[in-house]
Amino acid sequence: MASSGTGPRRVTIDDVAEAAGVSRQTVSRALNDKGEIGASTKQRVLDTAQALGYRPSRFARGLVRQDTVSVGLVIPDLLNPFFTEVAAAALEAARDRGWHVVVYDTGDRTEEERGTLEVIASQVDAVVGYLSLPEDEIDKLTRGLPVVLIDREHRTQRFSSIRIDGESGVHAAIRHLTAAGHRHIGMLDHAERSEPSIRHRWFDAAMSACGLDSGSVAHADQSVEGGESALRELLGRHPETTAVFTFNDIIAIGALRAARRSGRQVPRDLAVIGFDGLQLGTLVDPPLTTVALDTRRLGALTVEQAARLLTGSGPLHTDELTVGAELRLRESG
Amino acid sequence: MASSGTGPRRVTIDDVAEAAGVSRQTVSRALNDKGEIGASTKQRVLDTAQALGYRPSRFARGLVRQDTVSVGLVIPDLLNPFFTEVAAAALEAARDRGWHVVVYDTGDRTEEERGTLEVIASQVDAVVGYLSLPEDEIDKLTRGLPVVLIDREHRTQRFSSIRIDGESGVHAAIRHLTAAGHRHIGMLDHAERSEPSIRHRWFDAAMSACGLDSGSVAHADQSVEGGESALRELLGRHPETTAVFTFNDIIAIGALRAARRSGRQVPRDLAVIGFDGLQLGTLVDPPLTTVALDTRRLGALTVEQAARLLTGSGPLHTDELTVGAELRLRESG
DNA sequence: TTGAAAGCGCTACCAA
DNA sequence: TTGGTAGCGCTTTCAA
Repeated sequence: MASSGTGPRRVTIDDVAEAAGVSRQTVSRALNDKGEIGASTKQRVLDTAQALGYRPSRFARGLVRQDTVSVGLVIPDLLNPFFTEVAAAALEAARDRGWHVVVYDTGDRTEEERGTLEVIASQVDAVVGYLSLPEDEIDKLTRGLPVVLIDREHRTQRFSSIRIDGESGVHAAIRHLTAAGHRHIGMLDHAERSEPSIRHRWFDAAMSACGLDSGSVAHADQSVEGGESALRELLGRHPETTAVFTFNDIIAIGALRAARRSGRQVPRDLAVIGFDGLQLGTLVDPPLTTVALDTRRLGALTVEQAARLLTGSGPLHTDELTVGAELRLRESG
Repeated sequence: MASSGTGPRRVTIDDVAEAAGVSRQTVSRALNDKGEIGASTKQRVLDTAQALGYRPSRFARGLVRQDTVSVGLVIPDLLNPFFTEVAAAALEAARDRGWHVVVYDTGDRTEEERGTLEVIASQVDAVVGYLSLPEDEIDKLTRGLPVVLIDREHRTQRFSSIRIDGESGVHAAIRHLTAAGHRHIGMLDHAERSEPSIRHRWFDAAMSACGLDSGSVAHADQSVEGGESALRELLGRHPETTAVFTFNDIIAIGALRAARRSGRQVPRDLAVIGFDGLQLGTLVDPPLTTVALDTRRLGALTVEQAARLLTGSGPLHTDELTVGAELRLRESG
């Protein structure tokens, strides 16, 4: 914790009052543009305040007029384009309510997340974001603070979470591919957990709904390089593949690169469809077709739920806390 | 401004004290893990606190132990990859000091910037970031708050700014291109102001230092599309061009796309070197060679200067507030 | 138009 | 180990 250091003692309202030869209430009036004060007095007060370098204490002020809300936004890595978009969406939603957002980037380190949660508790009115600690630990660290998790199941009563539902979007993607004549559609799933991701389950369901055998799968690290090598592996095992759906856009971008490097043209020789709808997808070549999350809605819902938890006005329920995703056709598939 | 709404009255430390049958100091001790308290008392207090849903007021707490620093980070657009990196760097530097960062995204709108500055003044201890309002207005709105500007000249005494010095990096880039045999090197400058950018001046200086005539120039909007059409224009006017240096990486990525679409291979037919050193540059194909800013240093310096302004301990001077840039060779040039 | 007094909710410093 | 008291710096209410 930094402190105000060895600098001179803080200038208070009383100092200004004394220097201006008035009472502190008069100073307060001058500063807050209340009426009931003579123009010349006001000017004199303002001048001395400036001369003394006076700045009201936000704590003292917040204490008496209890009207500012701050939420802590915890994300693993702001440089990850997905989290950037989530953060931007949350900032936008918060601004609409006049809320302040304190952002914490944990750098994907558990220890940092713990430290952040520890200090956050005394700094904000609610916590939202991506947390990876076990529930009981989060519970302990956030003691009574409203918590809104994004894209994470939970059992603890006190938490809320925003659920991502990509089912219909993925269906649309697969329908789109089959309509274009694709029969051999693979998936680049993520590699983190042992079980298949829920996005993979949506993929399987969509495949069988379209009357196709469940497609071949390769697992990718969540990086461009990961997508690159996963595609190579998949095509090695299943050269007949003409289209891939990926766990997210980053992996898809890697697939795009691998395709180009192997001399395949996208989408002519290989169609690629990602998931997330990152702006980044418009920058690559060809622009990425993707199942796009409604990130702004995600941000809005997150903040909305935090607001309800905060005021105790009936929080939204699970089915209202769901963000959809829809197929965004660009050029890669 | 949101308010605590119609919810029940806030639970205070006195409520807990009364319910637990102890004094409020005892409650305070229990909550803050101070010693000097019986284990059973402590547990009882903690339990009642939990039962009552008690949460300490951060304002009251901040008022008495004056040891938390918050800085407001103002940026025009978090989704712009450059600002994302700046923000991430600032967050990292702030975390090292235990500071809290309140992030405001003005969406590039002057009106929002004004509103932000207005409300920020009472919420943070210092303001850092990219501001576009006229100096006198910033001065008025931030009244006595330390302000650290990034990459913007200023006259106002109260402001500090972090300067970006790409001169030697740009020299290195041009030397690199000439060493590879390039003689006709163009520049895609930005289009915003009438006068040439300072990056353009570095380019010119580097060109003449390498014994080349000053290169041809086209002006680009700061977007991928802008870079795309600017490159087309430049090549239309100067088909002999074999290399381009761009105002920033975004424009360079546009140039990359335009080159590919015109059937030119990079870097064989056209070398492209950007400026900024965005991570994004590693995702495109081929990975972008660029004059990379030391963003982390930028963040660190910004926060360091804010700290010095805050404590009154001698602020850094202009020459110490400069961030360099160096050539980062990847594959595009 | 101005000022005195009473808190906002908490912790620090004593005294018990 | 506990509790009383005195603020932290500000705004609000009420009286002058």
